[in-house]
Amino acid sequence: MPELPEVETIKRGLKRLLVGQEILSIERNWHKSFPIESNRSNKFLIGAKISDIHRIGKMLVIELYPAFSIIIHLKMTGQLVYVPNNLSDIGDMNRFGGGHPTDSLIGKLPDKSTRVILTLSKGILYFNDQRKFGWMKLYKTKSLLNTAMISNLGPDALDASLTRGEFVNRIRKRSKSKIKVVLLDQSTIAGVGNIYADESLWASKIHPETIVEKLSDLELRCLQFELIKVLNLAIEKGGSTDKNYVNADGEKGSYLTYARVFRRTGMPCSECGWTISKIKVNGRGTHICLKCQKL
DNA sequence: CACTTGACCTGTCCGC
DNA sequence: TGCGGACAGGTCAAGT
Repeated sequence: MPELPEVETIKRGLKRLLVGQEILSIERNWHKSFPIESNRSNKFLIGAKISDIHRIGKMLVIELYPAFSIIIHLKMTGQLVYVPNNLSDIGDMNRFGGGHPTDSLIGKLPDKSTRVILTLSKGILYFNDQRKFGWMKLYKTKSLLNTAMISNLGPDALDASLTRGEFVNRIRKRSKSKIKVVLLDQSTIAGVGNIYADESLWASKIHPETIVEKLSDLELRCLQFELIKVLNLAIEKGGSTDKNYVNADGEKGSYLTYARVFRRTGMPCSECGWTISKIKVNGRGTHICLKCQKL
């Protein structure tokens, strides 16, 4: 479930909280969550200093000094929650406005979904992942950008250098596919997942099953405009919490309060009043207004 | 070659 | 109340 806005929110939190700290120890409760070929890898982690945090598509990169980086994919249910040794270090719990600090995971960790525990100099970073699809991996920072998982990604959906023309060209390379499938394809555009695909398609009045070649350039430009708008609003609201997502402080995001179709099946469309439907598009749950979004 | 489906997992919800 | 099955969604490998 963490898509671009959720991962971006986590990245901002982790950057504020973790940079400058040293890794003191690591504990793995589920080997696949942080696979390590040989225990030699531990020696590259222990004593390393966190120098920076990045987001690449839906992935997070924790850059270590001197030479390595931890790359993390949260998939659907992954969480990265930091608990400082001194709770007063955490600052204003209400900084996202819509968050629910009373539901915070702080004080309840580790729990049975905790897969990896990184003990740092000033606190503990928990990697929780109910469904075990997420992972952390260790790479040499120098070779990271050459790995297939990163070099195969398309430009980030919020990359300012992704012009309208370039967006349209990349989408058109998949001319025979359904537009929603293309939006979800990370090698075309990186960062979009199910929630923001549905939201941006509703906003641009495009049916998710429309074949790309049936769409005009104007419609695709409109789609990019609405996608950027939706992603920025979601970042402003601290992301979407459906079930599992929390930010680095353990707080929920409030975007779903503003969602127009996602998880609104049976409720009226805010544009025309028609009832929101739920269909399947290539196996993915898809929310649409059949009156606003016609094939 | 382009596209679709199944596997990876666990927890929750629904109907019988 | 218990049980089986569908569902949730990101990505890759395998299948069409």
